[in-house]
Amino acid sequence: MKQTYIAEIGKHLGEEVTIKGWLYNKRSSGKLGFLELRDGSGLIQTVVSKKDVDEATWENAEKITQESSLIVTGVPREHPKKPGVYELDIKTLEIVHLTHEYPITPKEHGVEFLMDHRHLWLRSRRQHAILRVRHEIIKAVRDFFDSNGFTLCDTPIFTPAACEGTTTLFEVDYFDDEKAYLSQSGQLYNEATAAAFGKVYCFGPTFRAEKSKTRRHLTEFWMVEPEVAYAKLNDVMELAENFLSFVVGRVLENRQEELKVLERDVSKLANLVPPFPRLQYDDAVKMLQQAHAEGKLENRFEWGGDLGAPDETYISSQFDKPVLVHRYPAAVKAFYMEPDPERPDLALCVDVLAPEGYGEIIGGGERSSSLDYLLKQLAAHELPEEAFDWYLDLRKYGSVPHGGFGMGIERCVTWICGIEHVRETIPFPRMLYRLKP
RNA sequence: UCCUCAGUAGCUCAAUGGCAGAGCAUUCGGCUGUUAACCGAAGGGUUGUAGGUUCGAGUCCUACCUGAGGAGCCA
Repeated sequence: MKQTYIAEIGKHLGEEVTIKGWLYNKRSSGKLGFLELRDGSGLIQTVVSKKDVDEATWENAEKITQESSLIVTGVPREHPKKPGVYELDIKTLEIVHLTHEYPITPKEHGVEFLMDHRHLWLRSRRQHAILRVRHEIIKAVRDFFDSNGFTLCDTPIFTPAACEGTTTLFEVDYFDDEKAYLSQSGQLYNEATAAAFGKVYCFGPTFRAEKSKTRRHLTEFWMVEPEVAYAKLNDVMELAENFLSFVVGRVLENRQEELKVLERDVSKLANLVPPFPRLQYDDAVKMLQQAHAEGKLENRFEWGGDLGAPDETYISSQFDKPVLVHRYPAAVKAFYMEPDPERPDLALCVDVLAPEGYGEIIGGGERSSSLDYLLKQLAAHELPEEAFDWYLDLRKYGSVPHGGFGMGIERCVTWICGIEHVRETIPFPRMLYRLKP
């Protein structure tokens, strides 16, 4: 018989349908059993009554265990006590595979145990909800750029050298004696494709070999990076605002159910319409120093440094929308950042800090279009000029102002879902000291 | 790399230096509207590893291993 998905069950009330899935949980009461089924599209409670089914079905219902796979036929209807909730009366129940001692029980588990069983943990309601929100976000990201004149131009994962030279790279053997590095950003290549296509984005996995061990870090994560020819810093900031607003709006539109499972306070995501608050680095420093004076921050922040995690948390907690912090000291930013013509010690860059203390989810800015300046910067950062010859070509042949940003998908999912840790926002997280499963 | 915390049954956790226990899961029994269902019973242990203190160590000390949270760095 044709399979009906639980998500579509409301269209089949009163008809006999077949559900193919797994047993999520079971409660029984003598001659009456309540089997909670999942099929990937959703969850539904089914009811099996001894007097209404054949002997084989009743025996199967009695012996079936958590996460056994099964096929049931029955008739869906509304729950007697919960309007709008569906339930299904079982007619037949066939066990496809009987599970023994499923490790993840309906009680609490620790992080280590769950991470070791990530391949099974994905079946639980909460993980299901998070990954569906992730899917919605990724779809929204693509739809946003695709419908705004951007061309997808994915950038290589094997790269010959560091994009920025600051962070640690994963090194792999290429052929013969050559070394390759896993990409930590597609940005430099984006600048080349932007000069060919005008508005481009790349979206793929990114690798950082930093020994970071916090709730915000993965060694392998997904990053979307738009790049726009002729864009100035202000254009980049407007793009980031419109982009984030669109993505959050999509999730609110299509994933209310999942946000409810996650107990997300959706009022904090509502009305995230541009413009977002903007804060120049100089003013951010004043805000942090004031907070320190009032005893709200432990360390006094000095002008010149990059914002630390507690600093970002404080700043973002002062606003109910994402906040754009721009014009950091050039010294703490990447070599390719365009200096502010009015204050050459500042870079025309922007970081977007998500609200509620989630911290940096976007980093970007305007790239330098000057060959002379970039040559000086490469020397100052002790980067090998020959590795960047093709990049410097972009400044020799029709150089234009341009800019863009990168957004870490998992950090964005963490924020929108309102959860604690990035490890739950990707099916199989790769972290410091964790490569399995 | 540094700082802090934690390792006891398959899982989550108790146990004043003095008999190693509970809930969930598993097996068996009961229950016709359950919602992490409930009630009764059974099986289940080299207390992370190695050493030390003590009449006696899950508990105290030392080292190591593993994990978690955080810092730095970053999206």
